[in-house]
Amino acid sequence: MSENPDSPAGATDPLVARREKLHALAELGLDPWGQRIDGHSAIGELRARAGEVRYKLETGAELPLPDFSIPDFNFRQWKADNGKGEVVGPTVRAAGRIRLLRTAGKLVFIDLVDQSGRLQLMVGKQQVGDTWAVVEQLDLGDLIAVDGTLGFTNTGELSIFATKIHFLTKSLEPPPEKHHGLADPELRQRMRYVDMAYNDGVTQRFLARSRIVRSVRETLAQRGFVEVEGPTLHSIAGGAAARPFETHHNALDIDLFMRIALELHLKRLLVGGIERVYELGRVYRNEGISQKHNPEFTMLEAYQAYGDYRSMMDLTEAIIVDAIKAAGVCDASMVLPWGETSINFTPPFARKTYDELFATHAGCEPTDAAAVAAVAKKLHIETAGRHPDVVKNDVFEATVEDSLVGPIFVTDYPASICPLTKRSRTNPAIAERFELFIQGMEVANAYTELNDPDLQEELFKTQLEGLNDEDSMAKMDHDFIRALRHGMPPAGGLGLGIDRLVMLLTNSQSIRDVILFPLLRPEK
RNA sequence: GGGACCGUAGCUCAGUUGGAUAGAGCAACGGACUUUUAAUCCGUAGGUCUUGGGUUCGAGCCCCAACGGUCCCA
Repeated sequence: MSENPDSPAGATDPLVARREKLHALAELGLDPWGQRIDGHSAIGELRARAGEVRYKLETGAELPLPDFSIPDFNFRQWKADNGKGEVVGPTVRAAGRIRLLRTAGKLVFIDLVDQSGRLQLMVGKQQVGDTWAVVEQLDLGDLIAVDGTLGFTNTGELSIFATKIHFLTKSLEPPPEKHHGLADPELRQRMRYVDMAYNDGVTQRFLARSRIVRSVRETLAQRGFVEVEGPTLHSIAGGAAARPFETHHNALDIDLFMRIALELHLKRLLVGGIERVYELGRVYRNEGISQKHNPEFTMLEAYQAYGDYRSMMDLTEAIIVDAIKAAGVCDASMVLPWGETSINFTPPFARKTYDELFATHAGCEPTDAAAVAAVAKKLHIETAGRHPDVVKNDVFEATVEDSLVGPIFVTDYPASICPLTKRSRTNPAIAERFELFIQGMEVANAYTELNDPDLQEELFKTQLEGLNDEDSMAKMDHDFIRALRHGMPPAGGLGLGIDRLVMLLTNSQSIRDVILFPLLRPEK
């Protein structure tokens, strides 16, 4: 774009017009990229000060303002009835982005937004004096600060009656359409800053995510859990059955994997002596993208020495219940909206065993291997050369999971598909494990952790044999086995998908609505 | 991986059975307006119809492919 200062005013190309206003501001002696500004209040706080606004009569008497929420209330009439006077309010300063701008001759109404909300400015040519020259250069999207007094317009709208505008930053790109905002899902993700700045509720959703994450940390801290940071570059991608991203370290000339789970290093820390330990961080899985899957996502894993999976069930419930309160997304009822329906998070959550649910939904007895295989065939699930319990679990996933509207804890899984799980003392075919399902989504997964190094090694081997070639990037982590041989206390362990939790608590049907910058193909 | 649907102005969308110069709203530009609320009113300007082939006298529209996206299934 040329920067010709001689270019004629009045260009109809929005980009050119904005550039021209940039120059016009400079010619007024103003910095179009602004300066530090102090002493401004959050718009949310200013709204809370509406009660300070008074109506001052010419006699000097002050009246409190009427209730503007009354339907069809006529403020003009009220003022006429109460005698000549003026609206007086506290002197305030606000800063934010121009979302809407309405001109009415020598009067301009601006909807200013900041992180805490939206507030109207009323800017009169006579009232702002020299500042009017700045007002004439304003575009939607510009960042400004305003000095003025809080008051109400004739229509009862709380507004700042401006005395001065401080120009802060020029927006050189036009904003999206003002009624619908940015609608294209791809553009919303690619230009998340635009999505947040101009689509209602987006910023609030991510602020809610932040409160949820902080609440999870607080709940864990209250219970004595210590937060640590394990390595994200692993030489063996362990702790879960998932395909890792591969990378390479040049100086050492070794291939490395981005971590697919946090588990194996956290357990080493149990061996080391941290009795309650967790990490809340990013893991990476080189798999497909869907409404419930992003290649990088945020996971909580927590381990409690001397506990078991039942300890983790209580912890999971507490984390979620606290997070709902902290997120500020519902009243005291613990019922959250979810699309056309709602989710009732009132504790305690339901608890059912794997086999109970299997028998109900899969249409055959979980113990009848032949019957399970027959159902698998009908569902086009591969059976040849695969462990019967792996097949059975595929059947479970295909037939049961969608009906788990929940919240529901599914307990007592087949031991063979849970190589890191301690078996039940009373029934060695059963693993002490639960998964928490909500709206068919697997939100949490917990075990009584296996701490017998020899059994662990054996089960690892069995698991590796059960995998097809695609998944066989998994390798035996001998150092982890060695750590177990030094003695890991009996423990409960929990994994909780933070993104999915945030989805459920913010009524977001796609994981991409709760991840600020989901993975996309590069532009062009 | 399979299937369905979508891609038209900066943004949100129309575009009839394949037919003449591809439309509207918002945003932009010029003008009117000191109490607007998606402000309103008058006027102006803005297009490689995703891309590449093909069918046809004629393609935004039909066919094929590619690219990008959305959803469903696995």
